[in-house]
Amino acid sequence: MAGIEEVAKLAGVSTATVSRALSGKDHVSAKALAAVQLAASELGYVVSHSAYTLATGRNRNIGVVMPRVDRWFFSTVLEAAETELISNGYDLTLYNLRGGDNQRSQVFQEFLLRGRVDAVLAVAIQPDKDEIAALDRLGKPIVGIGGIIPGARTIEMDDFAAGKLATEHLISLGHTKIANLSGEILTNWEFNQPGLRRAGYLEALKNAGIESKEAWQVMGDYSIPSGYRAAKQLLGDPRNAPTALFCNSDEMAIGAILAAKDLGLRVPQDVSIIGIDDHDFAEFFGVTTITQTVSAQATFAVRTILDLLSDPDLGSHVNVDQNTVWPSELIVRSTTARVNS
Amino acid sequence: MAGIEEVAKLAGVSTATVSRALSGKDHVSAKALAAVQLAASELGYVVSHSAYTLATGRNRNIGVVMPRVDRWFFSTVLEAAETELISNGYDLTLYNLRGGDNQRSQVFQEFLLRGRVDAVLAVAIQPDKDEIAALDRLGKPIVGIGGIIPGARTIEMDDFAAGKLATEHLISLGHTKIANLSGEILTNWEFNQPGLRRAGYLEALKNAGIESKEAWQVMGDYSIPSGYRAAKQLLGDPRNAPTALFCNSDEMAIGAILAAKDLGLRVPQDVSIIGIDDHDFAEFFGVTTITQTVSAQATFAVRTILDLLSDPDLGSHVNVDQNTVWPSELIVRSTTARVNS
DNA sequence: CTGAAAGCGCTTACAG
DNA sequence: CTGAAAGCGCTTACAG
Repeated sequence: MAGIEEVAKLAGVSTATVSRALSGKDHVSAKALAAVQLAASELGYVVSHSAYTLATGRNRNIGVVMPRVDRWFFSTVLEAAETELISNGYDLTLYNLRGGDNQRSQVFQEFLLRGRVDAVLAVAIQPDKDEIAALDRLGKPIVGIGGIIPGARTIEMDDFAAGKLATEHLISLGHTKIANLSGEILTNWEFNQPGLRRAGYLEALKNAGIESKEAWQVMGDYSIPSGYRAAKQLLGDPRNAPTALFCNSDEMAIGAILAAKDLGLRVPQDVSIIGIDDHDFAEFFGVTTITQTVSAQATFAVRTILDLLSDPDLGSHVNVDQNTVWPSELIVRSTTARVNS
Repeated sequence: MAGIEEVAKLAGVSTATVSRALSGKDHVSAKALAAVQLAASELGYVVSHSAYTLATGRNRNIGVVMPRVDRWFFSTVLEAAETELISNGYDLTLYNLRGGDNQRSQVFQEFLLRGRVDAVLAVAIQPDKDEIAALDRLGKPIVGIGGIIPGARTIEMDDFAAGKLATEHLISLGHTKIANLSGEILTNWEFNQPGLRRAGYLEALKNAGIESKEAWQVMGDYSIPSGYRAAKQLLGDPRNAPTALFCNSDEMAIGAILAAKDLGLRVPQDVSIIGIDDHDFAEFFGVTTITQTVSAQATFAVRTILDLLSDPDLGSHVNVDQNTVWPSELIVRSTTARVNS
C-alpha cells in the first residue's frame, strides 16, 4: 500500500504539499495540485486512517448505540443514519447492547472512550450522568433519539401526547371500551416510552370521564405475534371485550387485526384498532396510526451531530440539555370507525 | 484524557512496561503489573485506538457491507455479527449500499482501503475481482454470506437445492399447480439467489413430469405486502389458480396466507404455502419453511474471519476460493397439506 | 506557495 | 524483566 512519501516522491514535492493538496484545506499551486493528484491516483493512494486520526484527533466516525437491531424501529434508524453519514464521508460503528448490562458498561467505559468515535448517537438508550460526563470530558457530543437524556441533546416524539391523541381519536368515535397494548421495559437503561404512552391514554380516558380498567392494559413486545396473542385474549373474552385497541406499535396493531379476523370480528365495524409508527406495512394493512417518521428523525439526529462536529470552537463540555420534540401526526386509515352500538 | 505517559509516571515505570503490562503479551514482574493496573484504573486510562493501530497495523474492527439493513435477513445478520464481534473485543463498521453504484464503488475503493478495517464481511454482495484483489494486496480477508464469491471464502445455503426441496415437498403432497413467488435482482452486484431457487423449482417440476407455466413465476420483494399482492393475483384468477405457492421468503409466505384468507380460501385445505427462511414469525403463522439459520451463519462467518486474523502467518494474498454449503432443513408446519382434489 | 521537522500516542525489536 | 528509542503515516504550525 502506497504511503504519502511515495506520492510525494512521484509528484516531486514534499509530503506536506501532498497532504495539503489532497485535503484541499490549504492553497497549493495548480501545478503541484495536478502532479499530486496524478501521482496519488497512479499509486492508488488512500490516506491511512489511523495516521490521520492520530495527527488530527478526528475520526470521521460516529458510534451508534442501540439495544438491538432486529426490530423495525432500530433497523430503520440504522439505515437512515448510515445513509446520511456515508454521504458525508463518515463511518458508522455499531454497538448493539443485546449482551445486557455487562456489554453496556463495556461499550460505554471502553469502546466509546478508546477514541475511535467522534460522537455518539444513542438510540432508545438512557446513558447515565457519569457516562455523559466521560464523553463530555473528551469533547464528544452525544445525541439521543427516542427519549430525553438529561444533559444531552435529544430528539423524541411526545409519547404522552401520542398516547393521548390515539385514545382521543377512539373516544371521538364513540368508543368507551378501549384497551392499550403496550410494551415492557426490560432494563433500567431503556426509556419509559410504554409508561408515557399509557399515561397519555389514561389521561384521555379521565378527561372524557371514562373509567380505566386494569384488565385492558396489557403488555406485548412490539411484534406482530405479540399483538395477535394479546388481542385474541382481549377480544375473545365474552364478558369483558373492548371495542377498540390502542397498540404501541403498528406491528402489534397488525397482529391485532389478524386476531380480530380470526375471531370472526370485522375491523373496523366490530373493533377499531390504532397503532403508532407508520411502519412500512401500515399503509398496506390500512392501519390508522400516529406517525413517527423514524428515518427523518435519524437523519436529523445525524445532521445535528455533524453540525456540532464542524463547529470550529467546539471545546470540551459539548453536551447540553436540549430536547427537540419531534412532530407526530394522526393518519386515519381503515382500521378505526364509529363504535358499533 | 490520560495517556500512556501519565500512567507510566504514576506507576513509576516506562511506557514500554505499561504497554506490556496492559496488553498481557509480554512478561512483566508482578510488582510492575500491579502498579500499572492501579495507575491505569486510577487515571481511567484507555488505549488510544489510532495510536495502537498505527503502531501495530491492527484495527480490531471489521467492515460489514450489505445492500440494505431494514429487512429481516440483513438486520438478523447484523445483530448476530455484532454480538459475536463485540464479545471478542472487535468493533463493527457498517456500510450499507443503499446509495447504489456510486456508493458501492466509494465503499470499496476508499472506505475499505483506508485501513480502518481488518477484514470485511460481505452480505449478499458480489464484489468483483479487482475489489477482492485490492483487499488481498492489503492482506485483508473477505468472507461472504449469501452466495459464492469467486476468489473468496463464502458461506451459503444451497439455493438451488432449497428451491428443489420446497417444490418436491409440494409435489409429494400431490400438487401439480405450483407457483413460485420469487424476487428481483436490482443491481449487477447482487447474487442471483432468486434465479437459483427458481431453477431448483423448475428442475423439481421437470423431474416429476409437471409442466411449468410462465404465469406462475412471479416477482415480489420479500416483504409481506408483496407476497399478499402477488398471491391475491394468482389465487384470484378463476381459470388459472395454482393450488400451491412456493415463496422465496417467509414474509412473502405470510402475505400469501393473508391473501388466501381474504379470498375465502383455507390454508392448507385449499392452498398450500411454503416459504424459506424460518423467520422469527414463521412458527407463529405456522409456515412450512426451509431453514436458513441466519444468525448461526453470521456467527460462523465472523468466527471464520476472527480465525484468519489470529493466524500468525497470514500474509497478503489471504483470500482463496472456498465455499461452505450451509445446511438447510425442511420444517413442515401447518400451511402445507395434500392437494384437495 | 512550500519544505523541514515536530508531534500525535502507542508498540516492539534491541540491549542490557 | 525492563528501558531508551525508533517507527507507524499522517498533519500542521513555523520559517522562508
